[in-house]
Amino acid sequence: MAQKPGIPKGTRDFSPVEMAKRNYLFNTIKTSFQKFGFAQIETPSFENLSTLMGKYGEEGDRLIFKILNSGDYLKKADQTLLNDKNSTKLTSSISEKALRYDLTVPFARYVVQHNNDITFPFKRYQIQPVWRADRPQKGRFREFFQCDADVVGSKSLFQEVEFIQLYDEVFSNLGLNSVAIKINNRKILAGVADVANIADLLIDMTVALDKLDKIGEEKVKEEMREKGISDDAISVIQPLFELDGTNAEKLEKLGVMLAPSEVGTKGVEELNIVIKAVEELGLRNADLELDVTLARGLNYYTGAIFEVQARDVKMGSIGGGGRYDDLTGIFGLNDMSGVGISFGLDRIYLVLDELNLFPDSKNEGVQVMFVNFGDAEAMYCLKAVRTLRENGINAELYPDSAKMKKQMNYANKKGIPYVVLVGAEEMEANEVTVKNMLTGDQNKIALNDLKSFKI
RNA sequence: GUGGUUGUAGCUCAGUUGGUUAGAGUGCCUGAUUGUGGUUCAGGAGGUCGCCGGUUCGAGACCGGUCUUCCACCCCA
Repeated sequence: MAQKPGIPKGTRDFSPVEMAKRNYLFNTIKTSFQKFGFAQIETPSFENLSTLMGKYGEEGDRLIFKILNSGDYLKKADQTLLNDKNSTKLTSSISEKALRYDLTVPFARYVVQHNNDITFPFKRYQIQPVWRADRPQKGRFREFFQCDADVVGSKSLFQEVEFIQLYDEVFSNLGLNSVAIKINNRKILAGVADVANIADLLIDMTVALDKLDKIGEEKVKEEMREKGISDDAISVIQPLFELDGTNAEKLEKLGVMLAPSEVGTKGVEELNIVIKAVEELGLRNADLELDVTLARGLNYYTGAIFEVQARDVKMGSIGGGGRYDDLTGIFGLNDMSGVGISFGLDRIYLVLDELNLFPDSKNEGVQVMFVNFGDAEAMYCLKAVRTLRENGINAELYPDSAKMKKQMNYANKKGIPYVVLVGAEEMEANEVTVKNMLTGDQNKIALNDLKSFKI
């Protein structure tokens, strides 16, 4: 019995129409990456499990797709762990490879491994699929593409400024004019924890704080209390809930609040430099918003944190990034600061689709189709097809001498704008009949004139 | 990983308290029209009702499991 075909949960096939749109997206982003001086690299789709584990937190470890060892993996497994049925501990015993979870950690691995061949600061971009064993939702897949641009080997805050401009450039070029680039700094969050005397609860505090616009002030405080943050500490944090005004005004208030904290003050300084520079240089469309509740992002961020949100569309973030001072440190290369951003290609696709922002892709498909009346006519047509192709026009001959209606229907469905008809009459006169499928008009053109035929 | 939701023709969806042979629109194929598509008309094909099991004289409908879809958590692009 034939088995019903299907693909795993959270994965997708891409049709020709979808690929045309996806390629448009890829190309727009690539063009901007190159314009900003980034060079492309690729890394394997799977890495050593040890390279990935422990880099994304406990939750991340769980979401990594592990690859079973080849051969009789159970025989080689640790018998004690096997008997205990402890999946977490057993994993390293039966799996030593895993699909990549993002592009940043493989990049860090790449930098350390090719350290001697790289000229720093190293600016690379990478567009490849990543995999997460997550439960799918809208705009959330188990296989999806990330488009990353990162710089390593420079601590300059001008890099942050450039990345904000890069975001603005890409989204403007895509016609997505209503985006918010949210920015925060890990040092500010550390400073807040510092002045509230809860440095050990920094992560719990930021996770709760991050939910502010979703669940509201009271519920955030509730969660903080549950995590063991005292009411005293919460009252110190209180000003964060009331932070409003322009970016500059927010920074001023933060400066006062965090004055007792060295790291907090540094965070305010850094944000000040970046925001001022961006404001002086100006952005085409995007808005830069200081958002102190922005806490997400991976465990390895140490400075700036970015997140991009599309307004007018209900969708998770369409981009994110930040600075990580010590990412290569875990692979043995210290003092190598990096900063980077990521574009969520699949989500941007959904947003553009919803807002109808994809341009018509007329010139990608076949522009001229030749109707096939038989072998003799077909040979005559193939010569004309070659002439048109040399002329830079996408042309094809219908392969079979099927019924006229079928051939015309094919051209119509594929949205081919011109159909050429060649029968005995045209062959005799060294002509072709060109029909405009939109208007229905048709006229005869000399074979020789196809060299200069214009769509 | 937790809780909920969805699945009927290629697609979008009807289908009454469980009752004979499961419908519509659209798309597809054929013809009207043997060198003219998109409009019109006539005809035709297409379904293990997601899958497995159970209850029942009888299940598309009820129950359990499983897969899938979407949603809320968690987390994230």
